[in-house]
Amino acid sequence: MVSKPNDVSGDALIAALSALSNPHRLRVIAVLADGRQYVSQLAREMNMSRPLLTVHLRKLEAAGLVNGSLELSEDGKAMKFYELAQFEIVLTPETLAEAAKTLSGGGSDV
Amino acid sequence: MVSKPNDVSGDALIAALSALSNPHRLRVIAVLADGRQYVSQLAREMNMSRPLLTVHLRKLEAAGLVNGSLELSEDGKAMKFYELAQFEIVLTPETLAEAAKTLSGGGSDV
DNA sequence: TTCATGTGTAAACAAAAGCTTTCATGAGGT
DNA sequence: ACCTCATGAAAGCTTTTGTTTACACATGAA
Repeated sequence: MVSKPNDVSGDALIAALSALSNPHRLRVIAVLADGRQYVSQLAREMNMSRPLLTVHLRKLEAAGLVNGSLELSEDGKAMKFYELAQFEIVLTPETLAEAAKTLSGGGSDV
Repeated sequence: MVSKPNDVSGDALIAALSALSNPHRLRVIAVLADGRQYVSQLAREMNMSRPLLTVHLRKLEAAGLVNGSLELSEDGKAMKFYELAQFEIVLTPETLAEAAKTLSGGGSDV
C-alpha cells in the first residue's frame, strides 16, 4: 500500500490526538512554531512550572510531535532544546475508520 | 477571513481531539462509517454495555462528530439512531498554532 | 564558598475520565 | 399479567491524568 499523509497505527494516532487535546500542550506547539527553545526559557515564556512543562513535553515527544535534544551552551550549561516535528494528520470519517482497523485488539471485539 | 477546512475554535478542536483519542470511540466512528445505527444494536455489534456506549456517543456528539436522532420503528419502539457528521480536521504545526491563539485564556498567559 | 543558571526525578495530592451496576420509563407481543 | 426490546440516568468504584512541592546534581561567576 502507498504511504498516505497519516499512515500511522491506530494506537499511534490515539497517542497523537491525546497529546494534542490539552490546552497547555497546544500552546507549547504554538510557541515552538516560532522556533526551537529550551525547557527553562519555555517555562518562563509560558508562565508555567518547569516540572509540569517537562511532563507535557515528554508526552508530545512520545507522540512524535516534538523532538528534544540535550545540548551545551557556550558557558557549559546543559540545555534541553525542543523543536517541532513535521507532521500532517488528516482526520475524516474515512481516515479514522482506517486507523480503527489497526487498533491493538483487532476489528470488532477482543 | 476565508473559512478554512478546520476553522474551529481552539476549545472546539480540543473537544474533537479529546473525543477521538479513545479506542472505543474510534471504533464507533469506524462502525458508523458503514451506515447509521441505533444504540442497542451498536452496543451488540461492538460488544460493549449500552450505558457505556451511550456516554461515548454523547461525547462524540458534543464534539460535533456524530449526530443523533430519536426515531420510531414500525412496531412503535423508540430508537435512537446515530450517524457520522461530515468533518475534515487537518493537523499541522501551523493549523495547531492558529487554533492555540483562540483558546479561552488568550495567547501566552492567563 | 555561595549564588546564579541549567538539568532530572520522585512523592503526594487533586481532578477528571472510564466503566459497571442498578433503577426507572414506555410500547408491543403472547 | 408477563416477557421482550427499546430508551434514559444516577451512584459508586477504579484508573488515569494533571499539578505542585521538594529534592538532587552540575556548571560558571562573584
